Amino acid sequence: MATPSVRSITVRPRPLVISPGYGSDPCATCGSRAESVCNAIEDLDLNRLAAVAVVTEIEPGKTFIGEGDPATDFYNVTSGHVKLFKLLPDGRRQITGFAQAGVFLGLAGSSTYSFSAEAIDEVRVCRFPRRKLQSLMVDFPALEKRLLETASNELVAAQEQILLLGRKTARERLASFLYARCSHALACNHKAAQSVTLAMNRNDIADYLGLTIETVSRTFTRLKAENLIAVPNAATVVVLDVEALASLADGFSSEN
Amino acid sequence: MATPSVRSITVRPRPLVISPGYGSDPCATCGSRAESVCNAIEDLDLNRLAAVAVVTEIEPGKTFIGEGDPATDFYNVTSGHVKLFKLLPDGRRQITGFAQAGVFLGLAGSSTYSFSAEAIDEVRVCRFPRRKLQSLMVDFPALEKRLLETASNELVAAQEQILLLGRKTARERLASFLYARCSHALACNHKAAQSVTLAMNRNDIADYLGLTIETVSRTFTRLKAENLIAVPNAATVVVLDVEALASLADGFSSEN
DNA sequence: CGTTGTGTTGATATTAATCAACAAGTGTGG
DNA sequence: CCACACTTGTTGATTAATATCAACACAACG
Repeated sequence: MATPSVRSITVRPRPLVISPGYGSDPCATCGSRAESVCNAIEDLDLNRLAAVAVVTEIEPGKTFIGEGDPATDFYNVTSGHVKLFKLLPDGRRQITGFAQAGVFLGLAGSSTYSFSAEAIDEVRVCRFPRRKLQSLMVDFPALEKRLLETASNELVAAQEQILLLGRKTARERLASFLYARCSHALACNHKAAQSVTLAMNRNDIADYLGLTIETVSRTFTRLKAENLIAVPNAATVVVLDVEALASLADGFSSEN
Repeated sequence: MATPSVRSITVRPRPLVISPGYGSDPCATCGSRAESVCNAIEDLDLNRLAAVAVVTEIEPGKTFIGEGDPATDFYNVTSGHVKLFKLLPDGRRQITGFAQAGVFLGLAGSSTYSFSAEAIDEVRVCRFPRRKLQSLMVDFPALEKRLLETASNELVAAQEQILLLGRKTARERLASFLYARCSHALACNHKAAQSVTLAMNRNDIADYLGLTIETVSRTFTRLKAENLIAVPNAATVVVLDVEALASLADGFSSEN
């Protein structure tokens, strides 16, 4: 697995952004923050980080981390969208999460990656050799603090997803998914509150929500019919009733 | 929520065990380790930790962490079994994990707990005020390293559970559950390899695997009929065919 | 202008949930 | 020691939600 076929780019003398920003509270959904430049390392000599970091661009559809491969590097996504997934031998796929700018990948202690990572669109990452992680953290204690913080946040998000997959209906799952993106947009001021652009297709959404593509499609249709959302095109969702979507997402629906 | 009604015990001058042991590699299932005394803090002045830690005993069935409650403390389980769960407003419950000796609880950055924790049997925990966590980590840098390591491990386990809940059949889920306990027992030498004692009842297993109690019961019956396991009593499972159970757990089953 | 990829909708099958009854323990009190 | 209630687990009958199989619509693209 993981024929990276990424193209490495000459290390720029000063990678301006290692992760896109941690100046504010983390976004509940993706862990990313609105401000610029990671404050965990902003007061550090970035040239020293540049010595170990390689900025790499990955083209859409490329798997750059393969489950089971030796975990040689860890990554920080600096732009684009990544899907993280696990496969069963017969091809069943579960997307465990989507990563955007700011997310660290491949930090776990294991000697092999426990998941695969594939670029959805054009992705840029900062790549660090894992064997230098320990000394990096010694040099930059704030980095370790930041990693612990993000790992904790991801754990909370993972448990929320466990609740979703274990106990929510298809309708509640899609509502949760859309509401998360919508509140994300709200919190991060990325765009108008109620209009959400989806970087992933229906198949990815299905594999993220533990459903089939048909059920996702039908559920979209139903939410449209109920006037909770509008879908001007497959990649754009306009949330018409945030309140209703939120209460559905939280499992308040009387009828399913 | 969380009417703790725990009884606090006078702090012993030297809490011999803060967590039960990290001398070896962590158990893939529960993060606990076989040896004794946490090596993250074993070379530290334990009296200084005793100054902030309160050893507390919790009786079976008591909820000592309530989802949504102010996250004032973090905990380290020192003995007994704990179930961690989230609830939906209509009562649907998802158990996100079971915690045993060695597991840290309540570390996430949020100001409120994102889950509830209930003692299954007689549980003993070390309780620390969260506001002292930062200074604790300053004093004991090894603690922070340990927390990052355990958080990473838990994240890997959570993603494995996401795969289970999103894509595995009832049969595969129960096989995964049993195989994890069985390999846990094997790795930790807690007991004879193939005999597993379950601390939790069928209801807890169902809520952990995203199934109903009836489906869990039927699936047990089926695995028995197939001679993969024997169940001398509800709390004891003897794994008769570890190989078959493992390949079923990993999703290799041709028929479901 | 066909081809391909993506998404939608319909018909049917299947898994697991629900509803219901019962069995096996466990503890209580008479 | 034995009824009794109560909890926990098992099994059966049926239902419901979602998956599967299949057809088609539509847009992007050569």
